[in-house]
Amino acid sequence: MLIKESEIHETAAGRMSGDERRSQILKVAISLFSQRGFSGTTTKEIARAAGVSEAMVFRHFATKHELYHAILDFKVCEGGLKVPPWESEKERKAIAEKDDYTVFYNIAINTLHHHKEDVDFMRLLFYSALDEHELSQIFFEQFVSRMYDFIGAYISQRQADGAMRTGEPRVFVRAFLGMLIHHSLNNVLWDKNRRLLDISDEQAAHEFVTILLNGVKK
Amino acid sequence: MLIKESEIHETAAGRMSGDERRSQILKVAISLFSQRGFSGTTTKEIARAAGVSEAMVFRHFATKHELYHAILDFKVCEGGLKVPPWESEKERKAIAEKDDYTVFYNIAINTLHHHKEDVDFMRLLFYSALDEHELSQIFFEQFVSRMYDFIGAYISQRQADGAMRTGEPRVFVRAFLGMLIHHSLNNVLWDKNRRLLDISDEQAAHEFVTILLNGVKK
DNA sequence: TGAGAAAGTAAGTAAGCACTTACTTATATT
DNA sequence: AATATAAGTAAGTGCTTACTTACTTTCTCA
Repeated sequence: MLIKESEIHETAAGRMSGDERRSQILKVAISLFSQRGFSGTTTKEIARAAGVSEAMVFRHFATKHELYHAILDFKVCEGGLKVPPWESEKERKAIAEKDDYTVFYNIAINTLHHHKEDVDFMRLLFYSALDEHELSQIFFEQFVSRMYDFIGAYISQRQADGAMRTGEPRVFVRAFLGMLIHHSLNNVLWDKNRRLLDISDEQAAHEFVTILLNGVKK
Repeated sequence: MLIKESEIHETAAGRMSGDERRSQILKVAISLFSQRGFSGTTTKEIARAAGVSEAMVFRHFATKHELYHAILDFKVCEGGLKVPPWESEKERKAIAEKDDYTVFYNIAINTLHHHKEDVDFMRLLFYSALDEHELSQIFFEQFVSRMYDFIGAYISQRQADGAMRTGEPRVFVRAFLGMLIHHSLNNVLWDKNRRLLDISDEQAAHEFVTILLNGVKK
């Protein structure tokens, strides 16, 4: 009985608390914006998908733009709580041991898994980049830029150790992230049924890391 | 006098022949769709940018969708006339001589130049991929897919020669195109002022080819 | 238990959208 | 110079859009 109560609370189509409804509308909006883009999505569709009237959408978010903007806060907050790929226990250990393969493999598999888990967010990020919305800029500054700093610094260190050849570390970072992001982009946008290339994330991570490390070794 | 006549014919804002106006509207539409996407662009804006009334847009293209679709024919036709990167004289020679560096360098520089020259088309292609429009699919099948076949075949050959290590050639192709396309995408979408990485196309091509070839050599 | 607060809606509004109609100009040809 | 044809427009059409208003239902707790 007690269990059922909470079940009803979560799943019922009926009345929700303000906060619940707000975040439900937000999630529905993320999904729709990621499928059709900002201008391709109507507030009517969002309301319908959330199972409420349009007026409820505008009670929680003053304008359509504000709703879009709220995604930023939601996602930045969500992302902020989770451990960045380079701060996991495993990764720290690999770095300390200068185990290049593991350092890069962890980043690769983490990145590919993340893309696979949150295809909606990836699509949203591309839409917002094309639309030149700040969501994209902020993600870039907060996340991508730091990724360059982190991986770049590690490569610098390994160059100083004489373990990697000389060359601008950021070029190597771009090459590496290029392989990873482009692979995910292919899977999400153009080659959904894997006609061109069908490999597991683990295989892909292994292959890309191998190319990178052989490509930059002394 | 005779010269001025043709000048007027080309540059005057006045009356044009049907064909001239049609292709002018098309070009204006490509530019606008690439900036704002399909649903973010209005037919009124297109007409305004072309310097005609909306009715003229609809005389040449029955619907907004038909106008968008016409871009496909225009671009496929335009692209079909130009020599594919792997059929140039230089490239044939490099292939015949099995000069791996030149083979891949030519592809790289060609790809990067192409992206830089036609940023509008690149943006359009990404918009259409997100919108799941056929423009993207057709480009993928006609161009990307053939790129995989061609580069993949060359890699196979070099593996048989014992000049490259074993491994699925298409994985290597993905890694290589990933570096190139992602680099262009960065320059076009996120890092327009080259804060993160500022290198010439020639440098980028050299670096990526070096990583790839060292990455896959025996 | 009843009053106040919060969740909810039906039915708007004005502006904007893709697209049309009915009409006016310009140009090329005889 | 007369005429046919094609280029052009002003002013719509009905529908959709983001957003509002005025109202009803449900929950909470003194």
